[in-house]
Parts: sequence; structure tokens; C-alpha cells
Amino acid sequence: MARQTLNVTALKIRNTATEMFAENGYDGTIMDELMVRSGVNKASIYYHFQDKSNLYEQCLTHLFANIADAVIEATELAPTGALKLQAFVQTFAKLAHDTPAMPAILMREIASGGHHMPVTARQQMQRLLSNLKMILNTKDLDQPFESINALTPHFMIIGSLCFYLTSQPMREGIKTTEKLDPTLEEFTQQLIHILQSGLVKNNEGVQS
Amino acid sequence: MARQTLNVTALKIRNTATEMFAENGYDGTIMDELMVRSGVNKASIYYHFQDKSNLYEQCLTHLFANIADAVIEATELAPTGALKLQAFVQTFAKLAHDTPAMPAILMREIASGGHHMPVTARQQMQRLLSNLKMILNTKDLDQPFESINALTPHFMIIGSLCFYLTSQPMREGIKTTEKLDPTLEEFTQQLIHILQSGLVKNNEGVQS
Amino acid sequence: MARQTLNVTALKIRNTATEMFAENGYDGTIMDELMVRSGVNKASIYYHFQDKSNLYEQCLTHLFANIADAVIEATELAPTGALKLQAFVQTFAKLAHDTPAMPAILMREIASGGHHMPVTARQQMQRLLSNLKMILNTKDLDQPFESINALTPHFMIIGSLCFYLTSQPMREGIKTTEKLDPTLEEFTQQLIHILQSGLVKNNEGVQS
Amino acid sequence: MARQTLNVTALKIRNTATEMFAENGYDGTIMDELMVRSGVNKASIYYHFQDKSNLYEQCLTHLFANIADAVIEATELAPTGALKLQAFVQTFAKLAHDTPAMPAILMREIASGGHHMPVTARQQMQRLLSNLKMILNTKDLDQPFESINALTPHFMIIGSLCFYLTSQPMREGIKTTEKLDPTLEEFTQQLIHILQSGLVKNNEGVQS
DNA sequence: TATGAATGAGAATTCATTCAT
DNA sequence: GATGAATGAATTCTCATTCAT
Repeated sequence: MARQTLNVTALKIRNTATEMFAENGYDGTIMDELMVRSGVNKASIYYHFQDKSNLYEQCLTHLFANIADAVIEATELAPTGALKLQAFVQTFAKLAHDTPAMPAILMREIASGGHHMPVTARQQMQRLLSNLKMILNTKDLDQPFESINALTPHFMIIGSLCFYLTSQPMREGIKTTEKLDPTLEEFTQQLIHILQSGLVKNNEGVQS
Repeated sequence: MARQTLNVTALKIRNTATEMFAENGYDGTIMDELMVRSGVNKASIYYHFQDKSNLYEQCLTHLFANIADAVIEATELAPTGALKLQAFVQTFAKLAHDTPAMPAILMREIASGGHHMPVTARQQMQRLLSNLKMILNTKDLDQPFESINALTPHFMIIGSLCFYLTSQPMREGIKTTEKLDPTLEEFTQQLIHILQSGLVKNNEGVQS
Repeated sequence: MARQTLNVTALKIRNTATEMFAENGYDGTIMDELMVRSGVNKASIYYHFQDKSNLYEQCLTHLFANIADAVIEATELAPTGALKLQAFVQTFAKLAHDTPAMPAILMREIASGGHHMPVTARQQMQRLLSNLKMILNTKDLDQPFESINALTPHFMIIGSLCFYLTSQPMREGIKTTEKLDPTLEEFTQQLIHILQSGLVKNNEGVQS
Repeated sequence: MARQTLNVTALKIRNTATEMFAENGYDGTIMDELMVRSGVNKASIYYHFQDKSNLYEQCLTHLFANIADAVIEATELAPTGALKLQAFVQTFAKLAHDTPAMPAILMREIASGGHHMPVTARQQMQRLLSNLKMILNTKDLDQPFESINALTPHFMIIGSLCFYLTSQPMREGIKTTEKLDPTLEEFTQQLIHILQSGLVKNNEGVQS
């Protein structure tokens, strides 16, 4: 668990690289550009990170390091199942918003079969799913969730938030005068609302 | 709208290229490999598609060509709002499943800001969103949806389905003995169920 | 056995590369220089030879291709053991002289443990040794060779000729006015003479 | 002639470097690896040896330092020409065997024209040759050598021994069950025997 | 149209060497 | 003397694209 401490140069490299990998993907990220953008000599990059693929791995590992911890911690603090669900969504939303590289890289990685994802990163996503499972199994009197496979709400949360956040710059390009897109807060509220409605037992919702 | 008819060679190229773009992204797709995998001489590829970026555009254009049409058509056939919503989800799910390159490329494109998406492809997604908006505004007596920004359910549908479908190979790698992952049908059913519950007016769902 | 026919470009590359490998060794040979000296575009080199190490292998394979055949053929034409030995030395001397890259590369390769020698090249040397063994076992009435391990004369021939030929430029740098170095013919004659004297049975030579 | 005394670190560096130069040649030897294999910090290597080419020179100078002295001394102790020749071969064989880097580097250097050999190292080889010349001119009554250019026997000795010794690891890879390769002692005996037979005046050997 | 060969502009990586401490 | 970090100049190799037939 001992996180190795990187010196200033290595940190600058990793941060810039993470941004670039998010923007352009692995193959679209050019080491020369990384050198320019990070202001670090190219040989130094190799000194600290051996090669591009290792650098990528380090970036992902760090990027996904604390996600599950943060989300799980937040859900544990919430008293009821409904509030746990809410905490789950809100915490993930906040993390994804504060670290926009994360949803972008996650989407690319999932799209390519996760072949380049370090195990640690994959485990984080697994732990998130397990956590959601547990929440949905909460037998609270007031918020007994439907017996549903957790994967569905899991992807509804992760998927919709990733799409919402990463598509933001794209949507801003097409500024329509009419009803504006929801803010992240609004989006999150609506997401939570729909999920809670749909996941509550004895829900009077429509049967398809 | 006149769809140019491609000959056998061009078709082989475009199909293989689409697969490869989905697997490896634009930058990760190498023309030499395309030549090998498609069994078509490299110079021929250039003869038929000018250059890589044009080939990419052609692939995307074709990939996203009928999506909105198909979904809209299906929703129009459904009599009630709830069934329209259901048709929306099921049609998109079917299309994405039958053309697995589509969700993969969509995710990559969104993640990178959609810079390389041809306008036509973007329009398809716009039309899908508009269609969903319309559905949610349906003033049916029996299925009056909440006044909610359509973007949220839109991304819940598209996002969760894309994540579910593209992550399938990855999840199969981590075969857990316990409760299996839902099939696409199950996933779709649950997705629809949650959405309908959450989007129905006067829903007694929990307030956050 | 089918020798692939290289086109003009590939031949130019291989010939120049062989020269350069002989002069500077594997690591001392720079692909950019090869491109300049051969007048061939760098990418073409890679097109024809994949990478440096494969190019090296091709050079060696070709360089050592016919050596054993030529030597063996020459020895077979000679009627007596003594003349076979003479043919062995003279043919190898001629080959090494006409293809100066061969002794140079052979020396480097042996010095580094032959790790980079393609099997075919090694086999040629093996065949040469076997051939010499056979010659030394000749039971001619007039030239019955001593029962001696063939490796010794083998290396006396190969080793001395390689040293003589590759050191020629070096020795010419130190032009001494006194007795000139022997020509290749003289060197070969003396080599043959010493060997024959030393290898003849019932030789009245000095016991050590 | 004052040999500077190296401290432990410098010795470790030079010994490791000599090994590596023998194994991989000048260009194939990488300073980073030297640092790892010698366990000495890279900057320290430069502190002690200025740069790679100087380090190489130091290695060669030391490697070839006492060769001629040792051989000459041994030959001077031998009373007759035949025994001097024997001493020459045996001493060189012992030196080359005890310092396997020497024959390897010698072969590489000769193969590349000796461009990187420090003068002192070249002089050693010159002195060896001169010494052999002198031996062959010995006018002993009992061992009058043929008037032959000394270069031939010189290279027969140096060349065959270098080839024999450096090819040992390679030959061991091809363990044949039949007649084993001669040991160094056997090889040396046979070498001496052939040379003496071939170099004795009035030798009744075969005329070619 | 089809194809083997050619090519220039990159892009990843290496390596000897130096610097600051 | 020793050491981790930094650096510039190579060096190997790749890749989209074009050419000649």
C-alpha cells in the first residue's frame, strides 16, 4: 500500500501525461509533445518511467487509486440505503468532475476491452460494483431496494456520468438557445431520483 | 442521402477498418494491419478511400447512418409514452449489440471531445436526444413523464448500454461463480423498468 | 535450398551492410549510415529486412552460404591427402581474400561466443571441420597423416588466415623497410608446408 | 612504466569493463550496464575514467601490458630454439587462458583494423612477433629452423589459440558424443608439434 | 483496378555524459 | 569520492502515403 513518492519532475510528467492520455488516448499521445507540455527533458521521462506503456500504467494506477475508497467511505457514512445510493452517485460524480481524465480514460479503456488497464485499476471498478451490490441489498425498513442485478444501476451511474462529463465540451460547442443542459448537480439529482424511484420495493411504477 | 454503393473490395476494407477503429481507436489503427486483415493491397485502400481520415469518416458515417431512423421509427410505432421509451431502449440496444463497433467508437469519440466525428454522425445522436425529449413530453393520460431534462435519461440509456456491451469481453475474463451477469435482455428490461419507475409523474419515490 | 532472389535494392542494402558489419561490428553499424552508403531510403531497408538484427542474419547467412561447398568440392577433386589439405587451405584462403567481410565477421562472432550467428552459418564451419577430419584420416600410402585431433590444424588454418587477412590494413600502416610481409600466396604456401610436415606420419620431427 | 595503482572502485570498474568489452565489443558495451554489473555509480565511472574511450584504452593497456614481457622472459629461459618455440606457445596459451578477455578483444581489434588499439597494446604484439623472428633465426646446431617469414608461424600460434579459446563456449554448446575436443594442453602440444616439424631445417616433409 | 516497392516525416527509445548535492 | 537526476544528440524503427507498372 506504500505509495511511492515521486519527485517534482516525475509528478509533472505524470500529471501532464494523464491529461494527454485522456485527451488523445494512448496511441494519440506523443512523447515529444509530453516533453514540451511538461517542460521535462525527454530522456528524463524515460529515466523516471522506463517507457510509454509503463508511464501509461502508472498514470492509470494513480488515477484509479482512491476512487473505490472514497466512494465506499462516503456510502458507509450514510445511514440509510437510499442515502448510501445517493452518496455513491454524488461521490463518484465529484471525483469524475474533479479529475476529468478519469472518465475519459475509463471510457477508452472499456471500449478497447480493458486490455491495457492495470489490475489495480480494474479492481477499483470491481470494488465499486461490489459496494453497490451491498447497498442494494440493504434491508432497511424504509428503503428496501428491489432485487435487481447491481450491474444495471452500476452502469447507469458510471455510464451516464462518464458520458455527461466527457461530452460537456462537445455539447458546449453546440450552444442551443433553448433549454440549457443540466448542470452536474442537476444531472446528479435527476440520476439519483430516477434510480431511487426505480429501485424502491413496492414501487408503484409501470410494468413494461 | 444517396448512399453510394461500394464494391466488394471497398466493403471489405470498410468493414475491417470499422472493426479495427473500434478495437484500437483512430491512432491505434495501422494501415498496414488493415491491409493484412482485410486482405486488400494497401494502394487499393488508398485508391478507394483517399486517406486514413477519410476512411474513418466513411466508417463512422455508415456506422451511425440509420441509428436515429431506426430508433425513431420504432418509437413512432409504439402507442404510449411508456412503450415508446421501451422501444427506444430496445432498439438502441439491438443496434448496439448487432454492431458492436458502434458503442465502442461512440465512447472513444465522446471521450475525445468528438473532434473526429463527422457531422452526420453527430446529428444522429442529436436526433436521438430530440426524440427522447419528445417521448418524455408525451402527455398521455396513463404515462405522464416527469418534467425532467431529457439529457439525463438519454445518457442513462446510451451510457449504460455502451458500458454494458463494450465491457462484456472484459467481464467474461473475470468469471465469478456467483450470480452471473445479466444477459442483454435482462439488462435492458431492468434499465427500462428503472427508467419508467423514475420517470412517471406523481411517482411516490423517495425525495433525496 | 531455394535461395530467394533479392531485387536490386535489397542486394545493394545487403552488400553495403555486410561491408559495414565487417568494418564496425553489429553495434558499430548505424542504420542511417547504411542508408547513406547504400543510397537506399531507410524505410526501404526496413521494408526488405524487417529490422537490424534480421538484416545481420541475412548478411551472415549469405556470407557463409557456399564456403563449405566450395572447399569440400575443391578437396574432393584433389587425388591425394596432401593435395586435399593443400586444396583446403588454398580454397579457404581464396574465399576469405575475395570476401574480406567473411574473416572479419567470423572473428567478431567467435569472439562473442557466436550468439548471433545463424545456424546455417555455424553449420558451414562445422562442415569445414568435418571435411578436414576426413582428409586427415586419408589412408594414402604416400601421405598418411598423423592421428591428431582435427581441431588443431583446423584452427591453425582458419585462425592464421583470418588473422593474416584482417590484419593486412593494420600492418600496412606500419610499413617497415626491412623484410616485407609475405603475400597471401607466400603465406598460404608456408602454412601448407608447415602443416604437411607436421601432419605426416613417421615424421622425423623433433619431440618436445 | 610506472603503473598507476587503482583503488578498489576503479579496479572493479576496469575488471568489469574488460569483461564486457570482450563479450560485446566497444560499441556493444553500455555504460549503464557497466554501472549495474560493477555495482559502481555511473558518475563514479566517469570520475575515475573520464570517458568510455579512455576507459577502453585503460582496459586494453592493462590487458596487453605484460604479455610480451612474459613470453619473452619464458623464451629466454629456454636453452634451445625448439624449446624457445615451445615456451612461446605455452606462455601465450597460458596468458590467453587465464585472461580470456585478451584473445577476444584481440580478435575484435584485429578484425576492425586495430583502430582503437592503444599504441602500447600494438607494441606488445609487435614485440611478440620480433621475438618469434629471433627464435626462428636461432642457429642452434640441433634445431635449425627453416628460413621462413615469422608472420606465418606467428599467426598460426596466435590465431589458432585465440580461435580455440574463444570458441570454447560455442563448441560446448554442440556437445558431440564422439571424439571430444582436445583440452588446451593437448591443443598446445599438437600445435607445438606441428610447428616444430614444419619449421625444422632439412625436414623431409612433403613438397607441395 | 491491383500490386510490390519506395519514401519522408515522424515517433519511441537509447546512450554517453554532466550536474548538483 | 559518491550519487540520483538531468540532458542533448543520436539511433532504431514506424507509418501514412505515393509511385511505377
